[in-house]
Amino acid sequence: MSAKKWLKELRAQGYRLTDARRAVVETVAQSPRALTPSEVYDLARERYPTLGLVTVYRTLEKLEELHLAQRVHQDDGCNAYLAHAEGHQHLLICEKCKKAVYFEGDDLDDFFTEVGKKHNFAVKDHWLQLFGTCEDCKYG
Amino acid sequence: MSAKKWLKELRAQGYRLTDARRAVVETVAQSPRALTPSEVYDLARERYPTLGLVTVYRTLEKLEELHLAQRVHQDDGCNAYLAHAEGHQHLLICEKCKKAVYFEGDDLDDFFTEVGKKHNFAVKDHWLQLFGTCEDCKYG
DNA sequence: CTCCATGCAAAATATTTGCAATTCA
DNA sequence: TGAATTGCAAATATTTTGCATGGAG
Repeated sequence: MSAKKWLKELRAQGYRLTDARRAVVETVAQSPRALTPSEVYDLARERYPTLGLVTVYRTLEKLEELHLAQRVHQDDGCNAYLAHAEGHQHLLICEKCKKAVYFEGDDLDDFFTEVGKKHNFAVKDHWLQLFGTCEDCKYG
Repeated sequence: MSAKKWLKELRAQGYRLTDARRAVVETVAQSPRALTPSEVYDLARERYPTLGLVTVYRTLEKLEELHLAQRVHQDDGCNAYLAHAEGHQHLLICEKCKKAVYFEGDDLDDFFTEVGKKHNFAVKDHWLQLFGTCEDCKYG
């Protein structure tokens, strides 16, 4: 139930809990895949029909600020938001159903630092995503 | 001089060589960092002042199709184009001057396949970028 | 009751398309 | 010459901002 945790966190940061925010938060928290603002709008309106698209944008912005959600970049677009994982994790995304799964990659840090050294770069951050087909989409 | 190679490749694919295309191609081929359509427009107009922004969009689209250039996704935007490297390489980008450098990462493929197996994914592709500070930007 | 938050409308951006004029091969 | 290309203008699409109303605390 990360939705409740998110709402608590929003409250802790001094933000008010409104039906509009609850609808957006629950929609993103429960989705197995990254959603665009427009998709969040459509889904969240099933919970709260008078929701405005502007509020979706503003709420997603706050969720990103608080590191509860993160933007996911894919070939088909860079505006989708996904629930964030604990710690520094990386994404594995199904190209068919878009389902996203996190995985650990601690082992990689040393390698990245080493690559940086070779090119006289001080590596501070990295960005890694794997794409493939998940079990459910293997056939069909 | 990849600009000449690119122009030859465009010609080989049946596209005509025009001053507008030459200006765009040379601009992107010579840039040490990824450029947005709007940046390409500004820079390429120094070579060919009557160039239109639409032509920039259309030419970049073709360069991407032919795998001569690739889109680069960064936190501050996802519409920048960079000369593509030979084979499958990854990017190391300076957060200050945005300079981009390619590096090999063949060693990673097995690791990625392994990660996929753990989650019942058939990994087909990956996407990796490192961010840091380059030698020139280390101070200041 | 006091602000914060909302959602509409409008503005600002970014990208794509229709089309007549131009130009490469 | 004939078809591909260009660049303008206009159409779309996306995201942000101004503001009066409404609702959380």
